[in-house]
Amino acid sequence: MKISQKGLYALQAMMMLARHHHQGAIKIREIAYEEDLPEKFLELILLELKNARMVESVRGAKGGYQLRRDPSDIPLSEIMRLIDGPVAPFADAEQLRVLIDRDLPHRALYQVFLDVRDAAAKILENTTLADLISGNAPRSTKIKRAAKKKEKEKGSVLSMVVGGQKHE
Amino acid sequence: MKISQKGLYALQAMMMLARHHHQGAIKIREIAYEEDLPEKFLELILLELKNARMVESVRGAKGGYQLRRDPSDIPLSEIMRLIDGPVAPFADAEQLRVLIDRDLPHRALYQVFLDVRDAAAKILENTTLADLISGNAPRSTKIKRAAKKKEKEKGSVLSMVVGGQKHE
DNA sequence: AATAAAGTCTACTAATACAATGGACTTTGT
DNA sequence: ACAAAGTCCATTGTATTAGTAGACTTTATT
Repeated sequence: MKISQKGLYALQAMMMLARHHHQGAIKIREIAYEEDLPEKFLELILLELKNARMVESVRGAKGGYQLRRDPSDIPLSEIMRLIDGPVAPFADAEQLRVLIDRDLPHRALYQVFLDVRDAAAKILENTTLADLISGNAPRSTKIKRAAKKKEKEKGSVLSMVVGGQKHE
Repeated sequence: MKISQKGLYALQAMMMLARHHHQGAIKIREIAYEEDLPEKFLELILLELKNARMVESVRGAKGGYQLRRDPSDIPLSEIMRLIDGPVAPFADAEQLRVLIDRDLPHRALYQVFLDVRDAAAKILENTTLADLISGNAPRSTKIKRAAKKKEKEKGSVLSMVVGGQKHE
């Protein structure tokens, strides 16, 4: 029940490229070093991102990768969908087909999965690379900033409890 | 990026038991037949559910399984957490630890994952087996569970806001 | 033109998780 | 006693994931 390692790497790589947007082509090696990713594996990921036209490559010496679009035009959902398939946190349509042709309870369960998917998709579609690098929380998470100023670096981020914000 | 088959089976089995609540022990074979699940695999799942005290077994002839609690006290999150681990749709704490000790953008990405997790958890915590078998769509899930409890349970923040969510 | 740096592409492997199965054992109703 | 049913543990097959290897192509620089 987690994102693939590959998907996380892709996000990190894209975030790094966003930071260096308009600074020319960035070498795979530099990305790998700065984000601490396995270089050869990253290579495959960048190829996929290139085929999906999210980045472009410059070959030969002085080559490397760069974004094809502005970071503010690249939602996280797009990256994740590319690498890990449909943003269906708990189930994809295929797996759930056993539910939809049955009785009301099964349909209700199916609907729950759809709701979860929609809730997740909404967040990921509304958060772009630009949101991340600007350090601004995505729009839907404003409320937490109040809590952040109180929080010292020692406060366990892992146990951070999120208030009742609405993602719309 | 999907729920495990096992987790889905567990939900189906629990839903079936919820339907036959207070009808005595239900045989594994009957559950498997009615929900169309592999019988031996289901057996393992029920064992886990039993060890977690969500169901109880009756051994010997006339044996079987039954719920230990009312369906309205069993949120889907509890079943899913048991089978598939933390309800962290896209990443667990372990996997994301590489993000939290870095700069602001990495932390922002981390926060997005937390937001997604919380959004998913909110839905799953507030939907019970009783909701499913009553045919209520998740959209109409009321706060009945929070009201029913003694109200000072932890995680109350997560379980409070569910109504009024618009899913696209 | 030679060289070196860089991306491209295909194939392979190792590790892991998932789904399922088998079989011996225990408990209980009749 | 016997059969039906749950219990428990070991194992297996398969798919996916993560990562590696190496030959090839393209380009800048000299």
